[in-house]
Amino acid sequence: MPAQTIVPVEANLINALEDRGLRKTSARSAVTTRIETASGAFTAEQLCRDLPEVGRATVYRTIRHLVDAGALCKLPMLDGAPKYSVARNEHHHHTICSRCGAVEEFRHSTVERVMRSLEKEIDGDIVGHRMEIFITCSNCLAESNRGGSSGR
Amino acid sequence: MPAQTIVPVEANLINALEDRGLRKTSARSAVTTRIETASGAFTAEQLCRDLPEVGRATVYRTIRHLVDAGALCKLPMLDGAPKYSVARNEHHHHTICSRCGAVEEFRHSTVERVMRSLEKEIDGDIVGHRMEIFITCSNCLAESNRGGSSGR
DNA sequence: TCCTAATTGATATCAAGTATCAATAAATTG
DNA sequence: CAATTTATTGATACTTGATATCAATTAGGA
Ligand SMILES: [Zn+2]
Ligand SMILES: [Zn+2]
Ligand SMILES: [Zn+2]
Ligand SMILES: [Zn+2]
Repeated sequence: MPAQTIVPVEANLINALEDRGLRKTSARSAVTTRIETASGAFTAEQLCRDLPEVGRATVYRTIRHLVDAGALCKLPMLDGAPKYSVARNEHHHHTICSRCGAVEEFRHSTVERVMRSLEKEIDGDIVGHRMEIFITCSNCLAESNRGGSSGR
Repeated sequence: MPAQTIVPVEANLINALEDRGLRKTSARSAVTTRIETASGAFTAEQLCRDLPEVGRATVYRTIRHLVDAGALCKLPMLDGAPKYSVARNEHHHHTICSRCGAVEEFRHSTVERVMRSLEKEIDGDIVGHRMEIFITCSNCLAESNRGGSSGR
């Protein structure tokens, strides 16, 4: 067997697009494999920089399609451009590291149970919810313990 | 007694600025009283339109000061400009009507308790959280029950 | 292969928000 | 109160993030 090939963790983003009746093109494949290969959340501009061979408009359009398909989460940030993160589970929330920006998905049944219990107390019909937990991730904690004074 | 005067519900936004060592100016008073008088959440651009006598830069600066002072909440929206809402309680969350955009503040002790319990399960240190519940508010429900087919 | 509709991407444009900086207005001092 | 000092203002230019346009290209089916 030859040297092992790097296999993307998820090879379904392009499928998510095809499932919506969109054509499989080289530009779209470039965008989706880049998202799948690179780790973690990203901004649209980062993706454009990483893929200079794909036009900005196409990058933005592809991101929009993926969000519409539910394959990407759009995370509006308190300031700056929104981040996008691959959606691995149907319904979930996110942890965001305030130090380095790392985004992780999480699910917790208690949270969902509490949400359902809120229906009685809230005026109107609940149609959805969103939640983010801001953390200092373990990487960043380790970093500062090693005497790193700078935030990066 | 003459015809009753309209009294703003909260007259403390300008104080929040003065407490931070900022001067009380007519431009800032115009901004804060407009926020206090008008009801509900708003965008920076809306405020600019409502106060043509105040420069855009000043409107944006004043909003930023108020957010820094904790007197306004900044709510990043999934798309479009963020909304701002007067902060009545120290820590709280928001309900947002997906139909009309109305924003309400809410607090629920169970939610906070669950948050604390999550500390054990999440990798890293929790430094904060944010949560929004998307609703169809009772106004909008009533509206559609009265046979209003249009969303507005 | 040929045809047609979808896609692309350079460019222009838009929208939200910030930086600049001379003119103005608050507070402070005498 | 007048003079002085310092913060504030706002017109303007600019930045950033994102979308609209549209001729040229490409995917996918007949
Ligand atoms: Zn981190
Ligand atoms: Zn949930
Ligand atoms: Zn409503
Ligand atoms: Zn909370």
